Amino acid sequence: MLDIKQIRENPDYFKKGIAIKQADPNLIDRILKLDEKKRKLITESETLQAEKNKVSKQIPQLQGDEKEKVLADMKELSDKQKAQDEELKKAEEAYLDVMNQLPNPAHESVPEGEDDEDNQVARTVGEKPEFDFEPKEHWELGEALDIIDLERAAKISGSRFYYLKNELVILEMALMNYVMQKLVKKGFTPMIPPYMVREDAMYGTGFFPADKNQIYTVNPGEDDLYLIGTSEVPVTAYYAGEILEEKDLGQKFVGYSPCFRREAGTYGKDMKGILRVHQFEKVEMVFIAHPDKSWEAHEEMREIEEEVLQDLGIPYQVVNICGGDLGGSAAKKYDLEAWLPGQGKYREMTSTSNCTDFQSRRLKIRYRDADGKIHFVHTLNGTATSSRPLIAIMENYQQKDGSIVIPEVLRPLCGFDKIG
RNA sequence: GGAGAGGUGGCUGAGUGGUCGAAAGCGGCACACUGCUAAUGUGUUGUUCCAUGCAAAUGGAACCGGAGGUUCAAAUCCUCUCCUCUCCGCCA
Repeated sequence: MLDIKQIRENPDYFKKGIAIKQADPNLIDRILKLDEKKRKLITESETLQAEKNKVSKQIPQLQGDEKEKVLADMKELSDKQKAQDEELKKAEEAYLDVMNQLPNPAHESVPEGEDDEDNQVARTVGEKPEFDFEPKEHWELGEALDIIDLERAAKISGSRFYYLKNELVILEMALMNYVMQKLVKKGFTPMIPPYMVREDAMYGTGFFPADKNQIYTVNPGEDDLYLIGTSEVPVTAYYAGEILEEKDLGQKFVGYSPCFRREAGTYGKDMKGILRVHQFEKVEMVFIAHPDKSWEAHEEMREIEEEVLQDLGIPYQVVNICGGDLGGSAAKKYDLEAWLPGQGKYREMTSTSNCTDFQSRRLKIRYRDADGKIHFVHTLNGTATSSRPLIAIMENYQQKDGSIVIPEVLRPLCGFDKIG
């Protein structure tokens, strides 16, 4: 949700900002027109209401014919207002419909571009491992070591599901635990949030209506809950509808949850292995930031993500996501892509977005400043780790004999230093 | 799953159709006073939207969980819905 007042004052800024996101800049003109119409109708309706309220106050004192006459007049006014309010309601719906289509304008440092082809590699960190053998892809390693079973998962649940087995289960838990501990030491508040949420939370974080087809619905028509695709949703929505004190800003949360994604429309893409799946685990960071500090907070979050990959000894590159690949909520996003020797490509492991006040407007998360004025907070989110880095570990730490060495930092938590 | 009770301002809690944005208390803020770090007194204290204004501000509308409805008029009546609590049942 954008601020209509700011759009009124500075339409060109918004046109430019959403154009970078590949959205139609004419939407700005349309919203301004709808806004004007809506305001005109509001004024008319409220003038009528004010008149009614005035007369209403006198009614208890009136009697007899005089009262009858006034009541009849009022009835007429009410009918007139009802007709007018119909129109107002329609205008409001049309307004909201366009408003919901407007994405958060991109930050000026976001590269222009249409899709992931145009993303910019900011820098590359770490040495790619050298092998004196042909490195395998993670599913080959996983099946051979009996730590991933895709066939039986397909039998039980369909494609894009998996069984993790044996040491890989322990390794995943160790990874999650390692990262969680690290963030708690950095002052994050750990959370295990609800894995199912209401529509409001999905709308508020910007997943609805834009990405509705990516979300699983639980018992439609009965429970109408939605399985979270990321704990960003329940953790960011934590303070929905609340007004915080300025001193409460700067809070850092780290949520742990499984994530559920339909992956509709991705048939044929990454069909093998566990890179793109319907269900995975994730440790997610969420910042509730002061508007003046969200950009430095965004860099901080990126640094933490880098630190995690560095701890694990995984070579990666930092990617500045271009406008067209940004999604509705984010004003800017970095992806961290790990080098996967088996695939011979960098692939997305983690990601961090500054959503500025786009989500907080929808969720109504505000704060009161020293002067008692109320403002919207900024929200940011970022992956601390997920199941994906397991793939990077497997492929980067594979040995000639098909075994996998465990990154040093995870050994104490695993209780073994090698798989196979 | 069955049976009840309830959702009111930052909090506690009154209020069953018009003078209720809403008593009272607590808290917060401001001022006053007191030789002490707190007590007392007085005042003040919500949010959203619209209009005018550079602004301070002024005027108007809305908000008593949410959405509809009845009515000239709704915190108060009706319907639906969400949430919380208690008891029973079931259960990791």
